[in-house]
Amino acid sequence: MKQGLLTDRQKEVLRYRKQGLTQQQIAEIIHTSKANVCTIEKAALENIARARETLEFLYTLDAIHLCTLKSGLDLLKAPELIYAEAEKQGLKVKYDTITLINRLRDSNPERFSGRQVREDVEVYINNDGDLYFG
Amino acid sequence: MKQGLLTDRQKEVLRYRKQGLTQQQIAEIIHTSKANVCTIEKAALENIARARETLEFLYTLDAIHLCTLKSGLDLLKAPELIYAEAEKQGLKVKYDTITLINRLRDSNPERFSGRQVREDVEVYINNDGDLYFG
DNA sequence: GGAGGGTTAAGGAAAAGTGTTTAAATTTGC
DNA sequence: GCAAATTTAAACACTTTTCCTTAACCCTCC
Repeated sequence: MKQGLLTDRQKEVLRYRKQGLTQQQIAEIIHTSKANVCTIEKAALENIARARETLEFLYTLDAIHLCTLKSGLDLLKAPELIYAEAEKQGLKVKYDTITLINRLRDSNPERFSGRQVREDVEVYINNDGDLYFG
Repeated sequence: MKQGLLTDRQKEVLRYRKQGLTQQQIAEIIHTSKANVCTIEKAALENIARARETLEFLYTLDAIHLCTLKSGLDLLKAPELIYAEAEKQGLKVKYDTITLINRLRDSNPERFSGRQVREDVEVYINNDGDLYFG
């Protein structure tokens, strides 16, 4: 069974990067082009993001689907919608309005632009009132 | 870019599993063999484990290289070697001898056979005295 | 306008991962 | 011990990822 998601090459680049080396310097050390170092680093960061998303998904297994934030919705309208749906389910959302909006935006920044939802966002809630977005 | 590590098939199986269905029942629902459901579920769990390992690795970025356990080394000799190196760095290892050996073996079982190191193992330590192996 | 740092695109070869089947274990619950 | 549930292995087609090269493009700071 394979190890983590990151290849040796990707780990190597991340380590050098952490040490503050430039892509050019790393390219010289590992004998390749700086363009290659860039793509390897990019792939590494994508893999890390994927690992995070994967574990996020596990929470949705315990959670039930609460509602969908439809594309075009005003982000500021989301909390009351979510609170109302949670109420119906007899659940109390763990977050206040501000925190909720921040969590929402942080969950997947590219799905929002300004105050608008760009793509449908599924909202899940578990028994602890934790919210997850997918 | 792709989402998490889990394929739609894998998520599907995990969801049904969470609901308490057997592999046979799932096989019927998704029109395939139970053996296949097993394989898919196993792959899903492996992917989750890989996601965890991947994030674990990020800790090693804060860590420095402590030493290398050379192929052929007696596993029981590893702790004193590691303690000595940590001493040189002015760091205190967080684990006692037994725990250390267990962590070492658990980190990547296939790299050890019995008491012997089969492949070189790199040892990293962070400021908290946590050890990581790569 | 350069220089230095970073990114992107196109293309290719090798490696790894996925879903499947079939058939043979192995484990678990009465 | 039986039957159901689960796991494993081998093999195959298919898709995706990885690493690499080359060549270009975008910033920012002199």
